[in-house]
Amino acid sequence: MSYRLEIRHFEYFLAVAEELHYRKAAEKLYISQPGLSKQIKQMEEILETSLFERNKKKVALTAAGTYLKEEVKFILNHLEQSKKQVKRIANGQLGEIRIGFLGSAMQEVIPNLLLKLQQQFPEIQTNLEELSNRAQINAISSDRLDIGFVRLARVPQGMQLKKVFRDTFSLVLPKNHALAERGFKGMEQLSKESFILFSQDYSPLYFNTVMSICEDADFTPIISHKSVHAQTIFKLVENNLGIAIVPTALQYGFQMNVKFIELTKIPQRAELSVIWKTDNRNPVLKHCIDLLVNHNL
Amino acid sequence: MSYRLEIRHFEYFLAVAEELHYRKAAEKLYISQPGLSKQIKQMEEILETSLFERNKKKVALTAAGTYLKEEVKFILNHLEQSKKQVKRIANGQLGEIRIGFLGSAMQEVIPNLLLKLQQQFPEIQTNLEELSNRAQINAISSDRLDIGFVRLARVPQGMQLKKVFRDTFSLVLPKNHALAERGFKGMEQLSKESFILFSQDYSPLYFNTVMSICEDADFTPIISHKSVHAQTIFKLVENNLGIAIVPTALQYGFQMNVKFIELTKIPQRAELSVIWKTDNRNPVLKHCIDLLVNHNL
DNA sequence: CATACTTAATAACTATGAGTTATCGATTAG
DNA sequence: CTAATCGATAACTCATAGTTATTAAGTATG
Repeated sequence: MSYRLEIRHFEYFLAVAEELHYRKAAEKLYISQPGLSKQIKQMEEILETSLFERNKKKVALTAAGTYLKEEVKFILNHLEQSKKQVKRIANGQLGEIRIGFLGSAMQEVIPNLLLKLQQQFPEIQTNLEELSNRAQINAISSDRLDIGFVRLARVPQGMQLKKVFRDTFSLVLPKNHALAERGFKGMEQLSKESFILFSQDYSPLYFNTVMSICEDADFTPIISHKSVHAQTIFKLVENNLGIAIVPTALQYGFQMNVKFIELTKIPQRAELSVIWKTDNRNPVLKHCIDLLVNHNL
Repeated sequence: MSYRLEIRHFEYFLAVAEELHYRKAAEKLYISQPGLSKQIKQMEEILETSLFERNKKKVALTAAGTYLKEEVKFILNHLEQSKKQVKRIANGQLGEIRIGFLGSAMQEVIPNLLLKLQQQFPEIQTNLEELSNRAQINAISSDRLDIGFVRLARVPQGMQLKKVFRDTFSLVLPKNHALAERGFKGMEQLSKESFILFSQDYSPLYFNTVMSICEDADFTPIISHKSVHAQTIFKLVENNLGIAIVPTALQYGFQMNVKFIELTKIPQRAELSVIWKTDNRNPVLKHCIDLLVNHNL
């Protein structure tokens, strides 16, 4: 007494319900007929309900049995689907990844990643959020993001960092600027300009790199404005409120009326890195890293 | 190896997924911690997927485990519902009953039955079909109906019959008939009338009863018309094409312009019976019979 | 930093019950 | 009638769920 209903019972029940013949059902299940009889009987006792009429050489479903047959088919099928899904999730073929990024990553790296992800794993969903370097670090270490695209030299313990994109810097000038057409020779010419830069808070590495660029040209830049949005920076430049130095990739993807001059001769590069928590086991994460690292996006 | 997934696994998994603590989960399940550990491990082997991360004193769900937790909750709940439904069907609280009836049963007995059924078992559905006595017998013996309302004296082997309603007969006269107002004294006055009756095929018992009523009055009726529809009979009477003798209950429920005279003095009665197949196990049937027999509809 | 107290996993064992073979009684077909 | 076939029952056995005892590893506590 007080047995528990098990999936075994359902499979046995379904076989009998389909064959309406104990011996045949038992054969199909590769068990003996008495064993099957016993299990069905036990099942009826557990449910306190007779599921088959077996009078006079005939096996037939009761009303309750007829209902249960459909339910069992549904449950067993659902179960099978769930098992498959579990494996697919474990393989990272199905799932979700939460991505943080700096606005400047949206020009090149992110669209490429999303495209490849979509092609190779159409059932992976992405959750994208534009955040500062610091906010990404925080979100990742507290498991609110799986992966981040940052401009940082290093990350805290327990996190990994891989460079994924190396870009030149470009000078951003108003269209009517004296140096805008062929006049530009070198950074030295800019010592008296006022600069519009991304905030130091938003991206210290960027800020420090720009400072080092100016330092190499032997001046300390006058900083008139700071912003966290490329769009804002371009607008300010457009309105003659200063000039900017930004990663070259930013010249695509914005509506603006400014002049870009790529600074190929200076050694500094804008490096975008992907970061993630070392112990993050989201199987989708692995695919993303693989795509980013191996496929040279 | 090659174990099978069982409901036990799901229940154990859910306990651990909720507690995130093996010992506590084991306590909740009233089993030992090592037993639980073993079963979860087995489950992971069956699914070929790790469901928990258990590094360093911490138990946490993997992505696959997180998904599975929701699925398991759904499945276990669905299972519980199904079990309850099965019992309710077996108890006849939920289900369907297919009812056949003579048109004349629709005046009294059927509406009463449906009303009580609806009140006591709101989840029982009924399937109603107006059929002749013979058609009901056939439908019931071939399991196309569960129950029938007939006017018959006996039924074939393997079927049961219970009288459920006893009605007087009434004379049906055209409004302008000589006997329509107070003129009627007894059946003897009708020996020269022509009669409109229900077909012998449709209801032999009715037919024979009417014949015996006339016989008691020492005449053999002249039959001008036969029909299977009360409506038709009334229309023919209304148009002076004859007179009729029908169960009194039929005077309600039809639009007609005829005179009913209840024949209380003759001994014959129109008896409506309910019939069903003895071995019909539809649990709803039992309720219907109970309602009809015990509650004196 | 040792000590006491967690935790989950492992090992060895037990005993429950799923599934076995053999058989029965009932029904049907020939 | 006999032979064949059905599901149920009885008695058995053996796989395995769950046990106790223990270990290893981690975490507080003083």
